[in-house]
Amino acid sequence: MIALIDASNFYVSCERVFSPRLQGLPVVVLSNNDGCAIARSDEAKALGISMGQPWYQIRHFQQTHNLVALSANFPLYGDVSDRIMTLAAGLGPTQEIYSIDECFVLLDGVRGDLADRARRVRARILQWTGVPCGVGIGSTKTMAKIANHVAKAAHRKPGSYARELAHVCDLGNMQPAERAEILTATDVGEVWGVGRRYAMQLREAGIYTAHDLTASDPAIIRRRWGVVLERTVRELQGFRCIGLDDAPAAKQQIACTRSFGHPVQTLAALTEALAAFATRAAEKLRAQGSNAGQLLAFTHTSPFREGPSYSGSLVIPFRRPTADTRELVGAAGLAAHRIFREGFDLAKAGVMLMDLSPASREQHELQLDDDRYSTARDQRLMAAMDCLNERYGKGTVQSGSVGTAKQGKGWTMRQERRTPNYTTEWAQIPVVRA
DNA sequence: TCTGGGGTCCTAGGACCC
DNA sequence: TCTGGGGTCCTAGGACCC
Repeated sequence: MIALIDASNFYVSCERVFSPRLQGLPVVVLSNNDGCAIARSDEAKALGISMGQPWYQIRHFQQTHNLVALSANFPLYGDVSDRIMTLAAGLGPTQEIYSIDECFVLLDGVRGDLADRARRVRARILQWTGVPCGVGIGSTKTMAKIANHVAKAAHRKPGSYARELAHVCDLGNMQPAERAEILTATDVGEVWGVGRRYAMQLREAGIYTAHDLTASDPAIIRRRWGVVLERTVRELQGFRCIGLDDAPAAKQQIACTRSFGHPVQTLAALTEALAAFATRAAEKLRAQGSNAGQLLAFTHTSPFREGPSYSGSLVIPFRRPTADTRELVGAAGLAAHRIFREGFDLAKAGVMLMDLSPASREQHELQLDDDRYSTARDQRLMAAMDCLNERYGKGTVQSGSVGTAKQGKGWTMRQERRTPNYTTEWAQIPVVRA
């Protein structure tokens, strides 16, 4: 069996731990720039507020229903998440941390009443962190997901499922008829791997519930929807197709992108933003021990607003893969100059690092290189920079960016004169849509 | 005025090669 | 009437996840 432990309304629950006055009130946590709702309390959901709904559409609830809106505090959520994951790991021998608020735990070989065990772990998480969780148990990941949905809905929406299933639902320890009844009561759109698009198409094909999907022919599903949905059907039928991943692979790309609070209209502002994104992306890159072979920078106007629209992006390949903030910031600065266009309200920009490779292999190659000394020195410099920024806060030490030597809150490293690692001749022509 | 920020996987089609 | 048949690599686009 596999268990899925999932924190309820995670960001809101974290906030409530530190502000108990929020209990019982409708609460939302807002995204960057307070743009839209990315977490909702049960009371906020009851108001009809949906995931990702823009703030300006729901702000009137502040007056009419005492809605409380909070700006996201991701360092706090990460901290609470770490503690929950440690406690959840006690449920079984192998854990896969799937996202900031949920993990799978493999229960193969665990003896005794699994639901009972799950209830004790859930109680411990609630007691020690203050965050309520739902636990679902099933024979596959997809079934565990459904069980988790049942556990939460049975609590939140009385009448949807039997009351005993609230908080902890074990679909593995159940008579087939009882399980079928639960799947029949579950909309096909609730199945993991079935999004809005597929749900619509499945309904048109006469498949309305999780039970209908379980009873469908995998071959037919594959022909029409592809191998991914076929796997989902087989998982519903009890065959494990999606393995537990307890040591997630290094990321294949690393992105840092943001919408701007105010439209960006100058090259200096765009350069500064892209330099900041490249700096952050470089930290993530080094944290997973990789080097980047290419940097992509993009910017575009708002797709939601009238007026002239523009979208520009540029890929810059590196001569040799790098994790050096100064080189990445330098490339981002070059890209900023190339993709900037006068006369547009830029709404968003970002940096993506691609073509990632393990740093160890790269270091090995560099040892054969003639600038071995400076390479070792550069790596120590980057390590020192990460260390300072972790201890004293983001942006304490930054790399100077091309064009704008804006002072950070601490010190700014002088950009050295050195041969650029990137090759401008190879840089792809910006993709421009005006 | 005001609409998040990350990721993954699969497929189809074109270029190119032998 | 009727153009060879595979193979690989790359990219764009579409679907999904939290």
